[in-house]
Amino acid sequence: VTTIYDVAKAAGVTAATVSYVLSGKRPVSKATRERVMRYVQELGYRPNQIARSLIKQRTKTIGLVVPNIGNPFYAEMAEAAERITYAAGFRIFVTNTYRDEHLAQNLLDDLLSRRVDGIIVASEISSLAEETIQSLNATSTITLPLVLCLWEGNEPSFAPAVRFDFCTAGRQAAEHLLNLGHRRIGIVVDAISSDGVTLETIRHFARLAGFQQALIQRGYPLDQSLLGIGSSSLESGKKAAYRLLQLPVPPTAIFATNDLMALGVMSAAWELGIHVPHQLSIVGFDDIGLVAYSTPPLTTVIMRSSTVMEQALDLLFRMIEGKQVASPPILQPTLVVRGSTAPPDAKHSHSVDY
Amino acid sequence: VTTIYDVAKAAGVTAATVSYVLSGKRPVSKATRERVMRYVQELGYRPNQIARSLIKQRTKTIGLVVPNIGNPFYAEMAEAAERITYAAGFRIFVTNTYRDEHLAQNLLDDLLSRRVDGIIVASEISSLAEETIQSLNATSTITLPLVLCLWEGNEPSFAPAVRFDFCTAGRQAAEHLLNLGHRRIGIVVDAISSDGVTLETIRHFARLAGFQQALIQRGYPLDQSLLGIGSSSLESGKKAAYRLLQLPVPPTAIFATNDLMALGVMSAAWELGIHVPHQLSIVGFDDIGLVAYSTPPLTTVIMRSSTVMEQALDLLFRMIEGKQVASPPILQPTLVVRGSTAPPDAKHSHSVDY
DNA sequence: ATGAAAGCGCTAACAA
DNA sequence: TTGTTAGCGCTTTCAT
Repeated sequence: VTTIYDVAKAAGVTAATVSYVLSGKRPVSKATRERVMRYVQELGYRPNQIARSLIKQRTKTIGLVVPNIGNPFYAEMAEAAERITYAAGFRIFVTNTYRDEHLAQNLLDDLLSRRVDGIIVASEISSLAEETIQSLNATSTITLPLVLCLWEGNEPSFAPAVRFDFCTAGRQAAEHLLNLGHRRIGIVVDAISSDGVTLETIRHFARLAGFQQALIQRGYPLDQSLLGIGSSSLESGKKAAYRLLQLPVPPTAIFATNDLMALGVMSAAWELGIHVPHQLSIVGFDDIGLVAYSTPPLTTVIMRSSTVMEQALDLLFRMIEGKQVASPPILQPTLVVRGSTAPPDAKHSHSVDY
Repeated sequence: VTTIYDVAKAAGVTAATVSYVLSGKRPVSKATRERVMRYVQELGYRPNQIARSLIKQRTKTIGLVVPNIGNPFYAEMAEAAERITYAAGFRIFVTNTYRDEHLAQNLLDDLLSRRVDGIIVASEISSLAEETIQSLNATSTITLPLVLCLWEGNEPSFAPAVRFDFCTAGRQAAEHLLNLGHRRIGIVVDAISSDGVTLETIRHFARLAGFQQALIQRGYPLDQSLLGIGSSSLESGKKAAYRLLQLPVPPTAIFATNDLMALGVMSAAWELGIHVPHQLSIVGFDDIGLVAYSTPPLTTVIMRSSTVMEQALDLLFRMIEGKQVASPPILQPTLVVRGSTAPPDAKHSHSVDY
């Protein structure tokens, strides 16, 4: 492979001159510049970013840690990250934790070893423990720019975060359903395991909390048998819905805490011959691109991945420049009503009165 | 940040010794090893992969070039790539070309600059011209390991390829529909522009060719008005379907050359009140994870992203090791029949006789 | 079993 | 306007 020395020798100058021609960081005579450029072309010289990174202590690389890029929501985030940083010459390492704490730790270590300029962690709490993240900067004096996205816990103290008002989101979902007249409303929420359903194992607990608050406020507290547990996948949502829909008195509406699970619920309803939205209303969460095209189109709570990523990168770049940053205002949800929700149909509903 | 020298000094040895302790490439006395390891821990030393890459001429990084990771098929490929290479310590740069030749060129240049150990290009022909790719190795003596995936054109001469029998796939889709009794079958195919529909502008032309062959063979050649043009997106499939379904004599079945467009077709049918599969059968292509959960579940042609990626990486790693490789046998499609296809329903069909 | 030293390809003071 | 030189942090051959 051609190095800067090959070009320098060919052009009869030193490596420094070639470097300066390429960077423009000091004036070079037109003649030399043209001669150098000619050989750059001719020899097909491509600056070695690795060498450049070593000396500059900058890699123009950032790490993006997500649970699973197979989930379209995270794919959209990754896509946005790429697109937004492209102009600035950055490249992204996308890593999947598969919600495995140990794997996440290794991934993070590797990213540090590769000297990424910064890291964006988009992950629910418990899918990446606070300690894991804090350990990053434990021993180093200089802390690596790090921003958290969509953290479900309390405001983290160790890094700025792009927060989203999950609680209000859950509330909006519930209120929409309540306003339509639903009284028996189920939920499929993401949790670590479906057995011990303690509060700590629930990953989307803020969504659940908001949802429950709204129900309680209106006097229809969540029937515990209507609490379904999933793991963010389509299949898990479907499975949870199967149980709920086969209950003696099934719900007339279900809120799934992400769109993939909502799609799973829709699939279960379809298989069971339950009409959506007439016999069952479904509300999702995320608004991934495809759910506007499902049949029927999904009513869901919008959390724009591109907005989240824009803010995250904005914070990260500022940190990379050495500036002090604070978490921006918490992002608010917007409910988009599409075709998967409707008033409960007395004619079809299993639940006549209670 | 801690360097190898910091550790060496603390442990009272030289950098070389620390290096050997870490790599195990030469025996180190137990005492020194333990002392070194203690300081590695204590100082939180993380080897600088950049420096290591520079000297080793290996970055443990590979580039994956796809049209758009927003398409779940490519997201699945990226996920597979990550997962498969993780154990070997590789990290992936995923880049989106958005089917822009110029952008692709820049991306490829950047990957080369970053000295990736190899590149996998997953892209239809015309979304990345042969010349662009060939230019990669034009000037260098040593050629960068490169493998092509899902190339739609002729067997490429300049790089090994993981090929897929798109033609048979198109044929299978058509035959399935024909066997069900459909005679008026439409297709939504990906092309560069919907205006000048010449053969060269069709990106999924092998799928179209196989499809047409089957129709001709059975004596029902494709009615040109039933050829819809899309651009692989949901919206494009929907738009194309709208036209087809509002034709005076609409098709009773549509084959979309990717799942996203098929979902778009399904959405169009739903909006137009056309029942799937009774009034319209739909066949997709790819079998992305979600289409098994659409309502109804989509009949589609399986092209397993993980298999493609496994083969691609297998080739790539062999090339990285300096071995000579040949393209593996072409991958065969499998049609999976789900709920979106059924015999044409005379009762509901618009097309009674012709 | 360990150390010394060269060098991967580049950039950026410092000289001239 | 251009050249010289000293590293960035690591690995590895050659000594000891």
